[in-house]
Amino acid sequence: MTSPASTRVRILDAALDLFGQRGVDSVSLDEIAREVGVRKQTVLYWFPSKDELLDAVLETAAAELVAVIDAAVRSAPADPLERIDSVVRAVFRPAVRRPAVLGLIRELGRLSPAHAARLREHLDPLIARAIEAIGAEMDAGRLRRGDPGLIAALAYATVTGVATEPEVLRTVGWTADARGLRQLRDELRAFLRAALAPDS
Amino acid sequence: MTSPASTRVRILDAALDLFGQRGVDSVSLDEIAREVGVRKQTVLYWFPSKDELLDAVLETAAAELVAVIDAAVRSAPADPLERIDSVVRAVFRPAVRRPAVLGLIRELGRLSPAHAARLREHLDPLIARAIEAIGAEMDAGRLRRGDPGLIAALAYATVTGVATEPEVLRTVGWTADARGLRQLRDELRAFLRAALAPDS
DNA sequence: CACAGCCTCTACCATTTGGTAGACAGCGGA
DNA sequence: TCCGCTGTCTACCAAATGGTAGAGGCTGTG
Repeated sequence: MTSPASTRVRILDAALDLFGQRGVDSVSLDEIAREVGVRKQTVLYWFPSKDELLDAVLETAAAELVAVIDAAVRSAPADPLERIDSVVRAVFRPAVRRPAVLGLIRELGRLSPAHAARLREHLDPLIARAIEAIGAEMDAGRLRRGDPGLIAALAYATVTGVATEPEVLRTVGWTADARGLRQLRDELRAFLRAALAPDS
Repeated sequence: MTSPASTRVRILDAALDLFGQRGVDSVSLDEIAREVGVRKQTVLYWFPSKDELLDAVLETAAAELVAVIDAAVRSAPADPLERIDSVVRAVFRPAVRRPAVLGLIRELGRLSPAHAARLREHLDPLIARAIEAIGAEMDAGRLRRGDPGLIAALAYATVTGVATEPEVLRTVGWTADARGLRQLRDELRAFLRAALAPDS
């Protein structure tokens, strides 16, 4: 029925969704197993502990995210504003397709140091490179001068903030569905444009 | 030693901090009690269940937040840009003083409908009024035309995003301390200015 | 057919969780 | 002095949690 590796993958998949939706600590192994249609002990066969399951989930999610963004960066246009634009679009794409990824991001702040390190391992180089690139464009006068780190922080905070799937945002008439995410993404792109376009 | 009501207040206080730091589900009543220096059953004496404790925590936190912001709005200057500026500063103030408030905001997305409603009860009117006011200023030509709801959503997302106390943001050289929050707040203010200043 | 390895299962276990029942200490008022 | 109220305590409990031990079924290969 199922190919040899697929149970493992299905567990990873279900765990990502559940961890993202409800928080790592609030999801039991039993629940993940039930979702997959298997016993808890099968989960523990594939991942010796909940901790290592989380580690694997973070690992694969981060790797996928980095791959998507890397690809976008490589194929992005040369003009710095266009470039930022297409990267922002790329960052939002996995989130639109898979809201649980946003949920996981929301968990960042309360992960154990070991798990946080696992994520940083993947994301740090990416962010560092982006900041460096923005800084270089500023030096070359193709972007308005500013603190690239702060601007990255703001953009990052925005993405993270969307992760709250907020009840509150409903008041704003905003919905955390694909359409809402796209709207917000476009708003962020406009903001970045306004902030970074060279004065000229 | 302790005045009659103070145990209750101390429990609320400790619960806010712990819920914010580590997530509602991950904090046990025992832990809260230990923090206060009291037995778990004393906590259950003051709040008949964990659910009602959470409710009370949200209630008081939201009420305080709204009070702070309301005061800021009332004493804010008339010029719309200045006005937004001083409200943004006000929103950040409780967060700077009490990081756990940010942690609680991060919990928003996974609160039960009942608890989320409790929060919306306080925050909705505030947000609705802000959006209405921004819309009015746009109509009057004192702010650049745009979707006030989306702009509010973006600003809100930023504040929420900061709540992640992110490991990742450290890469950016950013720190989630008071200084870092102030820097980010100022960056957000600049963004809002850039986005909303009338074309003239 | 037999065997070995892979995978999932049943059966437990200790710990922790939110919650209940009720004893008892202190204190102000009659 | 006694009473009743407030607030904290000790003593439990059922359910759920992460995790262990080991049996047994299914598969492809010799």
